[in-house]
Amino acid sequence: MHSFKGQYEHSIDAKGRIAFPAKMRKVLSPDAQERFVVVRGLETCLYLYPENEWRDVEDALSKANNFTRAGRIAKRNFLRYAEDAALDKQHRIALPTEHTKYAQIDGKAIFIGIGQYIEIWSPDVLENVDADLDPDAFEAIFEQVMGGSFGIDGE
Amino acid sequence: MHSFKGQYEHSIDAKGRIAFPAKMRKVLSPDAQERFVVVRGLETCLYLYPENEWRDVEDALSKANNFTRAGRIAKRNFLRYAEDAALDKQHRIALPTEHTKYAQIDGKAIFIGIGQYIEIWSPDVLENVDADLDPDAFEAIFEQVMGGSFGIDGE
DNA sequence: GGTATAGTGGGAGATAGTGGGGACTTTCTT
DNA sequence: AAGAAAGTCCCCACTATCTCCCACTATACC
Repeated sequence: MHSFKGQYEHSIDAKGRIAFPAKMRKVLSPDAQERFVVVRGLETCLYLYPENEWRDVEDALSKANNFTRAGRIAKRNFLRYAEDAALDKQHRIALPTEHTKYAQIDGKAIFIGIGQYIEIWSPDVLENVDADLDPDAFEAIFEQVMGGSFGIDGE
Repeated sequence: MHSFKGQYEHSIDAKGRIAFPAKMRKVLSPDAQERFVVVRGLETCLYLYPENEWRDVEDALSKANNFTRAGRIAKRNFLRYAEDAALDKQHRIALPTEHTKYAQIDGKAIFIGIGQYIEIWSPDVLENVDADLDPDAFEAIFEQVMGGSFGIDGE
């Protein structure tokens, strides 16, 4: 139900504020409404977690084993770049400058709904990432997800 | 059950609205009635999923792992071009401009029922696709799809 | 032929996105 | 400690777009 989807490009003003997409706002769970956690993404982008979803992330991280190298790295590099952010009365969100710098966001940014969370990209960076995705691979992914609807999907 | 079929050409007005075919409306599951998700199709067309069908798609997507590259790419490229759309009181659907641009839809559009979902095409584009498909190839594809059973795909 | 339904068009109000001013808080500097 | 600079949050305002509502025509159905 409350699953983010769609792609929306908005501009950032001089104060670092960016309008939060209205369509996504409608999907927000009421108990998290207006409050988020911004994190560095795994690619050159930012993740925006509504507060209620972030709790699940923290739970998952807390189960990570502190005594393995991977566990420590995962925790450290996820949590250290996490910051709170909330919508203002005009439904804009102020992205921390450290984060926009990391994601090379300047002037414009693109919101992409990824189900439980939201990605925020610089249009330029996203374009490059898109260019690397070859159409056949995409088609394969598509069929895998949508497959079965026709009863013909090979495997 | 409620399976879409048939082909209907309707015109789009200046506001991007298009009348939803009445025959298809009768087939809509009541619990999804009036609400859809529009997605970019694999070819130059759009897919229209009734909300109840879309839920299955989201379920499939939610199983993709966010922490693998392939999982993220799948989700991102799938969900980014998905948007909600609902029928208005005149049983029209407002197609997002981004989507109509992608499918080169302008002035007129063709609805094609594909069982669980609906395809929406630009008449010109569809004509070209049809022209590229010669009868032999069509027969071969048909055989590939329906072959084995008796024309009844057991799913 | 008359009625209901389907498809099309347009006006008006509401909403989303954008920009900027001003008050207050925090932090840094001198 | 006091002032300056930066940042935060609120309000107001403008514009483009979207939504809702009403109206008209053509076709299907009885």
